[in-house]
Amino acid sequence: MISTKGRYALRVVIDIAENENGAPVRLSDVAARQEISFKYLELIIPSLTKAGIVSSTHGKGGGYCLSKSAAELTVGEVVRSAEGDLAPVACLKCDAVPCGRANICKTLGVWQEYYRLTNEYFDGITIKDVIDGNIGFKK
Amino acid sequence: MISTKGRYALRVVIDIAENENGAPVRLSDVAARQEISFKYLELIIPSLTKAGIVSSTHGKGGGYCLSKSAAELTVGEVVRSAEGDLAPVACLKCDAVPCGRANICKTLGVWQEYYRLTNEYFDGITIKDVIDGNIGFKK
DNA sequence: TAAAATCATATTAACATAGTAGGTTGATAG
DNA sequence: CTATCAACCTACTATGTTAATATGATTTTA
Repeated sequence: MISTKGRYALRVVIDIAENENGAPVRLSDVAARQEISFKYLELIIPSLTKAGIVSSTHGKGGGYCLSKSAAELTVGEVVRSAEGDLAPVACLKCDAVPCGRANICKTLGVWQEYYRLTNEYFDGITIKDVIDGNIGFKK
Repeated sequence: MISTKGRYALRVVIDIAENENGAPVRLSDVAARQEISFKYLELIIPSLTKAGIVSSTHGKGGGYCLSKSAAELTVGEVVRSAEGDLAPVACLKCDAVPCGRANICKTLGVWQEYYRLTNEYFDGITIKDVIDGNIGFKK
């Protein structure tokens, strides 16, 4: 399941996209608008900065801007940066211990294909799509 | 993420499908073949029985049988019976507290569509498909 | 130089996961 | 009828994760 980290990260990015007009967006404003604890967002946003999704400026008048345009940034990039990866099962996580039964496991393919489908889905949606409400339509 | 409960449930069902030849399959044998703690499987299997996926016979010579044929039983049914539901986010779980922001939440549609896609994927695979290795092909 | 903002670290309550353990009930074979 | 076998039920527990909260340090700019 996708935790609040990933869900909040997506809401933060959308909020920044909708509220930056050349000027950086203050995180305290995002927190107020999204009704999320400011202190908790401070703990989530570093993953977005490290992934190069947002850029920050310090000091008075500072805040966060998107590094890419909303049309170029995908939901997949945002959620993965917060969640690490979108692996549906423990054995597919990037830091998983290798499973001794992998070569005989009949179910592995089921999870791998679901993993592929998951990434494909989230990488196929841009932040602009979300803002415009263009979800669930075939391209 | 899908927990061991759902993953083990799927392996149990596949094991029963592969090893029943008219006669019921003992859970202790499933546990040995699958290298899963017998006691833990005893705790997982009631969800499969309650969902009508397997039927049990007591006493000597007893064990578990599939209620449907492997070709009629889907991965979705099995995994959902163990996991409750396959909701990707907390706000879509069947027992979730209603979210006050649902009507203004731009991200809700993203999760709803992913949820739909998830059920569609797992309901599109039968246990026979898994046994035969028919995963990831378009119908 | 003081204010505004990001960045860093530590702590914590609540909950979920992944098991373990022990006993009970029901069916069957000898 | 009784020993055995197998499913069934209930309780417990260690470990880890989640979702925060709290406090303070650092950086930059007006």
